[in-house]
Amino acid sequence: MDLYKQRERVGEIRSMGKSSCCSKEGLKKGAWTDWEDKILASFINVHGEGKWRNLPKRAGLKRCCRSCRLRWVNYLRPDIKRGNISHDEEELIIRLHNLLGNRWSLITGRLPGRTDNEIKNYWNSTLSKRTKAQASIKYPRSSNFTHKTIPIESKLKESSKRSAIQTKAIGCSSKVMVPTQPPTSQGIDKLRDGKLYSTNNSQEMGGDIATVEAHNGTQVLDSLNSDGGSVLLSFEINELRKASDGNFEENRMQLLPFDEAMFEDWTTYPYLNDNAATGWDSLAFLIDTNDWP
DNA sequence: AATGTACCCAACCGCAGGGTA
DNA sequence: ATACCCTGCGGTTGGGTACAT
Repeated sequence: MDLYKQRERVGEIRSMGKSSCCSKEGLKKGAWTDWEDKILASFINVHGEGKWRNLPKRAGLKRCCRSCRLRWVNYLRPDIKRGNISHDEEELIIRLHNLLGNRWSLITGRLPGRTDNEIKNYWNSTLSKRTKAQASIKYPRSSNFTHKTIPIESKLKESSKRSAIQTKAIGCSSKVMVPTQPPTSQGIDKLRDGKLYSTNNSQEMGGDIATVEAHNGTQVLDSLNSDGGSVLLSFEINELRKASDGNFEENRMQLLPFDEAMFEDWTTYPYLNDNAATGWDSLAFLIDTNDWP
C-alpha cells in the first residue's frame, strides 16, 4: 500500500482537501429509492457513463461515486437481463467457474445481460453448494483420489510459479500460439522439473516449457520443439498450489481436446477466429464437460 | 399467529492496477 | 520516479423475505 492509501485510510487526506467522493460526510448509504434511480438513470442517459467522481455532485445525488457506478452497472443499465438464470446459463457458469475460478468479471463477459454481482451471488448461494454436492457423489474421498505432489524447479520463472488460477486478472502478455502442424498422439501429461513429460512413459519431451500467459493470467503450457518452432502439442491447465513442503501440489488437470480438423485450418475453426484466439475465456467452449474431474 | 432459521441479493468495502500530472 | 486520482474487481455484510417449527 502506498503512502497515499495509508493516509487516506487514517483520514489525513481528507484534511488536505483531496478526499475521495466516498469519504465525504453526509452521504446516503443503503438501498436506493426510485427517485434516486430516476435521477441517476436520466443523468447517465444524457451525459453517458464514466466520470463517476463528479457524477453525484452534478446529478444532485447524495451518494458516493462508487455507489452510483455500482447501482448503474448492477441494476439500472438498460441491457441488464432480468429474470432467473436459465439452465444453459447455469451450465456455462459452472464450466467457466471451473476454468477461471472466482473471476466473475470474466465469467460475466460470456453471459450477456448478467452482472458480475449477480453471477457471484448466484454461485455463492446456489451453484457452489450444488457442485460440491455433485463432486462428493462423483468423487468420494478415497486413496485413489488424492492430490499428487510434483516437484517443480526454478526453471519456471517466478511469475509462472504462482497458482495458475489467479484471483485477480492481469494483463495479456501473449497470444495463443497457432500450431504449425497437427499434434502428436502423445499428450502432455506431466509438468516436472520444468519439463514436459509424455503421458505413458514418463519420458521427457523435447524442449523447455514455455509459459504463455493468457490475458486473464491463466497459464497455458505449450512446448517448444527443438528447432525453435512452436508446436502446440496439447493444451492443458494446471492448478498448482504450493504445499507446505515447498513443492507444488497438482490440484487439477484438464486436457482441452483439440481435434484434427481444427489443425487442418485453424483460421476457419469457428471458436478460434482472430479475436477468440487472443481471448482465453473464448476457449471455454473447447472444454468438454465430460472430461472434467 | 409468533418466532426462529436459512437464504437471497443489493450494497458496501478494501484493494489493486492503470493513467496522469 | 513519484504522488495522486479514477475505476474496476472480488470478498463480505446486513436487511429483507421465505420457509419451518
